[in-house]
Amino acid sequence: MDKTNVKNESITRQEDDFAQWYTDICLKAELMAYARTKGFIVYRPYGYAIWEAIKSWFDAEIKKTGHHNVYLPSLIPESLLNEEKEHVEGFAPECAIVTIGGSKPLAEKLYVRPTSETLFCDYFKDIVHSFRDLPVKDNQWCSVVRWEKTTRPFLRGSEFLWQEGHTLHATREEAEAETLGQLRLYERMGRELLAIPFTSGRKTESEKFAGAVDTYTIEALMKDGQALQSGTSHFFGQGFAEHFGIKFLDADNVQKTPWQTSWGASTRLIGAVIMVHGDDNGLVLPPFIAPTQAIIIPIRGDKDPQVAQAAIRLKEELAKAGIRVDLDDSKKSPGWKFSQYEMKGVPVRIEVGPRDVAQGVVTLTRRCDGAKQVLPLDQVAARMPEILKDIHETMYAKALAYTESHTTTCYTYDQLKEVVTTGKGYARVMWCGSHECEVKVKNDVSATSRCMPFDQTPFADTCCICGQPARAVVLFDRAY
RNA sequence: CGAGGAUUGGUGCAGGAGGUAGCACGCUUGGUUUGGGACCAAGAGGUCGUGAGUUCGAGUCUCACAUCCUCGACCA
Repeated sequence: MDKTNVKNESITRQEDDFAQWYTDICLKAELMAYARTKGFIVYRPYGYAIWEAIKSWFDAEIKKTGHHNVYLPSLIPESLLNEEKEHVEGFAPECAIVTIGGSKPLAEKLYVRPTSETLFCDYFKDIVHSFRDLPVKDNQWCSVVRWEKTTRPFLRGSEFLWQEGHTLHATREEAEAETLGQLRLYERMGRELLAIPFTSGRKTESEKFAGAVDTYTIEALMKDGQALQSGTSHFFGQGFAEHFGIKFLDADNVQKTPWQTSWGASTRLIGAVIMVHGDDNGLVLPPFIAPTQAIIIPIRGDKDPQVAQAAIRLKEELAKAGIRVDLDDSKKSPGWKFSQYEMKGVPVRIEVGPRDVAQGVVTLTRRCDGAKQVLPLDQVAARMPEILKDIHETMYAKALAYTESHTTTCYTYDQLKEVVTTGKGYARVMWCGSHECEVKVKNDVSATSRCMPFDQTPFADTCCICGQPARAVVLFDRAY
């Protein structure tokens, strides 16, 4: 069929307008809906289920390493937020503030949390007294509010869901290990769950979190060549702890200030999944976060009892094998269903028709590459885990190849500008370390330093922007 | 916050010389279909983003506001 005749169901092509394609996917794959309050969205069941899958995986992992979940208030008294100057300057401009309680003006303004460092510090100072109280390894699943001027579903919202880990340690070494350990966990989440090869490294001074000593990041490369900061892990040193008066008596009977970290990842990861894997037919979900991993579509099921029974039996077998499976026996035509589940990114489509049943087989089609295979009906459930794993690996390999082919080592400023303005991904350059050069790049081509990768092997002596002696390898790109 | 575009049944659009709203898709019911977005028939569903103004009369003209989209500046 000619898809131009079914305009309502089709989506903008990536090539024509990537931004519009993204918005189409969010709405038409039923991930979200716009809410009444500006900048806020409804996370619809299908979108929220993706978040739940991410949450389950991450939550289980952090518990393996001794972290505990807590919940702190959503409102922060103004005086508390003001205790750390650099921090408040970073966040206050984008805060929502409660000034009335009931019907009476409040004596002190309450800030809706944009992040919870100050709340955690205030809490920590009362519960940490001895080296025996350390480490503290807390995590909070919650939403935060930031009054963003421009919002886009999942990428930047006035409210978003996230986890924020907050830890305290007796030594600098231990805190630094925690910071990097959590960064590695985010990378592993990309590798094992999201099929996204994150590019990780340290943020430059100007891209750091307000109040942090060091900020580490995982960056993902979208299909339009732009980068998306997808998670961060911060080493705070003792700055916050000193401001908030968190102290402990160490084994040597000396009062000391603990070392602190925080790390977070948000529903922005859903945006990363959409833009790393999606195509012109819709969403393409990595199998381990897909709310539905396999969709069974019977052909002529209402006319052929054998087909109907085979479909139901297959669904039961797959469910028993732990596969998230759905059966669509609605009256829609098969063609409509094919398109619909492609739009929603379901990893595996299983067609069960009269021809299949007659031969005791079913036809499987992979969303990620359209590959088809015919399998004996009684082997599907047993082989599905391996099929899903293979799809995951295919998707990861494809995304990795894309990232690698969209990372260009540049030796001149003209090269850098060309790479970031033409959607070729990261420009890998030598840089002098000055803020002025970053500002220049931003003013000239709207690109920012994404990170200083861990591999700092120099490949030139001078800064590709100003020509001064180079001090670091850094990746520049336009970013969401 | 700056520039531009948009707002009419669930969705996408038309109406735009002021006279009381129309199409397609979707939805409901019945029937025929079913291996790439099926077809026929009968139905349900809107007072035109919000608030003012002009007018005998406003979807249509004026003004203000709101929201969404895109691009910039700011941030996960």
